Amino acid sequence: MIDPKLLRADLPNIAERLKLKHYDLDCNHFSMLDAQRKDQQIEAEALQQERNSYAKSMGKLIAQAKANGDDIEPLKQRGEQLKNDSSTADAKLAEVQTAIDELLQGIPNLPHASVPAGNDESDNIEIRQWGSPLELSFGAKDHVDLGAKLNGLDFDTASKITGSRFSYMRGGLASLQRALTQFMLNTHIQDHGYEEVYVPYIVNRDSLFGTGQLPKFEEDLFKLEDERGFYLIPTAEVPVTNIYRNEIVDNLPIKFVAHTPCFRSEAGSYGRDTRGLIRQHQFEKVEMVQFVHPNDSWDVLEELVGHAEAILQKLKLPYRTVALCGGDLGFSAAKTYDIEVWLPSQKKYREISSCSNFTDFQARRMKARFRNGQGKPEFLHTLNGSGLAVGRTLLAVMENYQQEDGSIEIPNVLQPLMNGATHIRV
RNA sequence: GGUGGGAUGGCAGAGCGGUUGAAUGCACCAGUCUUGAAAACUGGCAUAGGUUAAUAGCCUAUCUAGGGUUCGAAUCCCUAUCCCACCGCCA
Repeated sequence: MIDPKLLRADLPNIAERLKLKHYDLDCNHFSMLDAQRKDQQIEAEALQQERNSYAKSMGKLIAQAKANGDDIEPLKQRGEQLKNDSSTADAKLAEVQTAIDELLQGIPNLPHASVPAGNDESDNIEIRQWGSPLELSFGAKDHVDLGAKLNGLDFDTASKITGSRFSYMRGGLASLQRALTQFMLNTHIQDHGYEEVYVPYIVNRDSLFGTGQLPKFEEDLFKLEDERGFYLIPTAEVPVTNIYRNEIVDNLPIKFVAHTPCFRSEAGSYGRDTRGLIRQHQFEKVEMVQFVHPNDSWDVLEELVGHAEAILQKLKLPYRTVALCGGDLGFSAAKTYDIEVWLPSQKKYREISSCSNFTDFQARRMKARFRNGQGKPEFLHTLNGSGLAVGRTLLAVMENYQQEDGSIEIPNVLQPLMNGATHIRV
């Protein structure tokens, strides 16, 4: 959520900045609502005060009336009148406040000054490249063909078990995915200073609101048939970031890493990436989440991207890093870097990680705070990044390490985690 | 799934319809004393929102959350959540 005070103080400027994200803020509507709110609130609080002070004096008034032998009823009626007046004013205020809250909750985070303008991913700016795109002397197969030949990746069986956009792996490929997960976790824990956490894979509405998936993006989620309003997590970001919802923490930064499955309904992506592992309803991801002091979040974002890139470098997978343009930026993010890995079969870079600074946007929704120098609670900043999407990393390894005979060489750093095996063979 | 007991400020813990935003203790901050520290003493010490130039005053809300009863609720009623105990079931 954007700071409502900021919005009041600097409305035209904020509206201008939000245009970069293609969000059209109706300034007049907001101003009108806020003016209404102000009038209503002053009135409601004044009536409340009158009601309170009358109720407080009631004890004495009753004693006095009784001493004089007077009827107490008129005193009570006066109280009732005050109650009714203040209730009416409260109801009006609540109505205006709800309208404002709905408007406020629908406003995306402000993009950072460095975010480039643009409409979609084609306008993203390449920041750097690492490694050179793989050139094969033989025709590059894609991971689906490679996996089928290895008898290790089977989408037909998965669709029998469940449906489309699920996968079934066996043997070396299943182990390789597990080795990748383990490798990523170990690297982040040992080299990058993260603490591993284990979290629920089912979350409630409050958590999804906190990180910004709700109320606007419900169609992307799998909702459970359960009156408690539970959802499968679309990313570990949700449970991990919400660890500090409604908390005041005292030691920043806090760096967590978690491995979880992720569940996405992929509504609205019919026909996109239907082949293979790229876009699945269920996939594994290692996620880094940081809670930091507001002064540090921009430096930490650069560091976080570096942590994700380190995995690709150790795996010797060529990639490039891009800064998302305003139109491609997510709802809650102030700035996002995507890391895209080279896929020889597609001769394209494809997203494998997304690292974002959410500034205080999630923290305000979650009421996640720390004590500043004066000991006052202040909203902290949250960041997260995939480190990495495991399924996509698996397919990138398969394609970039494929041999002419269809076997897959196992990257050096993974071999110890694969019982020393060097190849996955037919 | 069943039964019973809980949830109060940073922590512990009173209060159980009427000047209670909330006793007391601990912790914390400032001061007095001291060469310094400790002890003792004095004072301070919640959060959010509004109003405001103001992190000054003033107002409102908040005793897990949401409803209700009442002129008045931390206190009474209902619901939810979580915790604890026991029974049943279970990886």
